[in-house]
Amino acid sequence: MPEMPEVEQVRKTVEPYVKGRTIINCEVLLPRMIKHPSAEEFVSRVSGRKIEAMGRKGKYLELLLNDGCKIIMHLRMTGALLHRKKSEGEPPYAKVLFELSGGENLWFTDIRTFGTLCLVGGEDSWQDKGYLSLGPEPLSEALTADYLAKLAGKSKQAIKSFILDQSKIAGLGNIYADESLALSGLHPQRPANSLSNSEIEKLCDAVNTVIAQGIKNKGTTFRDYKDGDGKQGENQKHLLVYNRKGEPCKKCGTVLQQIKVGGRGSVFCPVCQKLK
DNA sequence: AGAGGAGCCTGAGCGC
DNA sequence: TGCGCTCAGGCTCCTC
Repeated sequence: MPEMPEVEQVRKTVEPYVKGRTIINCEVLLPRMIKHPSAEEFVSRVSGRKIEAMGRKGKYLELLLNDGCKIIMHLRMTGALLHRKKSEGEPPYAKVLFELSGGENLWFTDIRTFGTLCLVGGEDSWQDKGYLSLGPEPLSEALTADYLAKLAGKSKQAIKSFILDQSKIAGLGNIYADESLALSGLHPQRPANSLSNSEIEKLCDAVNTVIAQGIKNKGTTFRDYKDGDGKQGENQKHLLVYNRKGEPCKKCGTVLQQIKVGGRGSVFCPVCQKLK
C-alpha cells in the first residue's frame, strides 16, 4: 500500500529514467484506469511530449510535460511504476506503457487495478477532485499543531479516520496512521475533538517522525509495494504496531490488539494507547 | 453538512 | 487437492 514515503521512493527511483525523455508512444492495456480524458485522447495527447520533471503531492505522482499539461497518477493499493529497458519486455500485471526515447520503457502495473491516471491542463478545464483538495503534507511547514488543533476541534471523527482524510493531511495511509497514533500514545477511536493541545502536538510530531523514518528506510513493503527499480522497502522492520497484532508492544510488552476503525484494521497497544 | 458504509478488485491464507 | 470464504485497503459515491 504505497503511502507518502513509498510514493516518494518511486518518484526518486523513476525520475532519472524519464526526465528529459520524450514519450514516443503510449499503450493503454486497461482503458478504465484512465479517469480523464478517454483512453484514446489520453494516448494522442501525451504522445510526442517531453517529460520535463517528475513530482509528487501526497500519494499522487505527476509527470510534467513540455506543453504545460500534467499526467497525474495514483497507485492506490497495488499499483507500481517501473522503468525497464525496452529489451526487457512486459512486466507482470502491466496496465499502461509509456515508450520513451533512448530505449527506456515506463510501465504502470497493478494487480487489483484500482490505480488511476489522468491528464490535466492546457485548454482542458477538467480537474481531479481528490488531487485538488489535498491538505498539507507531513514534513512541510504548513502542517503545524495549530492547524491540526483548529480542524480537530470541529470534528467528532475518530482520530484515526481524521488523520487518514487526505484533505486534512496529505499522504498518510493505514500503516503510517497506526504508527503515528502508537508513537504519540493515542487510541485510534478517540474523537478528534477530545484531544488536548499537548496531545495534538505529540501527534503532529509523531506524524512527521514516522514519515521521515519511512522515507529514510525507502518505504514499507508487506506484499506488493516495490519502487521504480523493482526493489522492496526496509521500513517494515521498524514498525511499532502495524501488522503486529498478537505480538508484544515494543514499549511495555502488552499483547497488541486489532480493531476496526472506519472500516480499517487498526493495531494498537491497550496499555500505551488508552481510550479514556 | 458531517459522518459512516458499500463498492470497486485480485491474490493470499485459511478451514473444511 | 481443491473449493469457497474472508480479508486487505484508498478513494468515490451514496445514504442517513
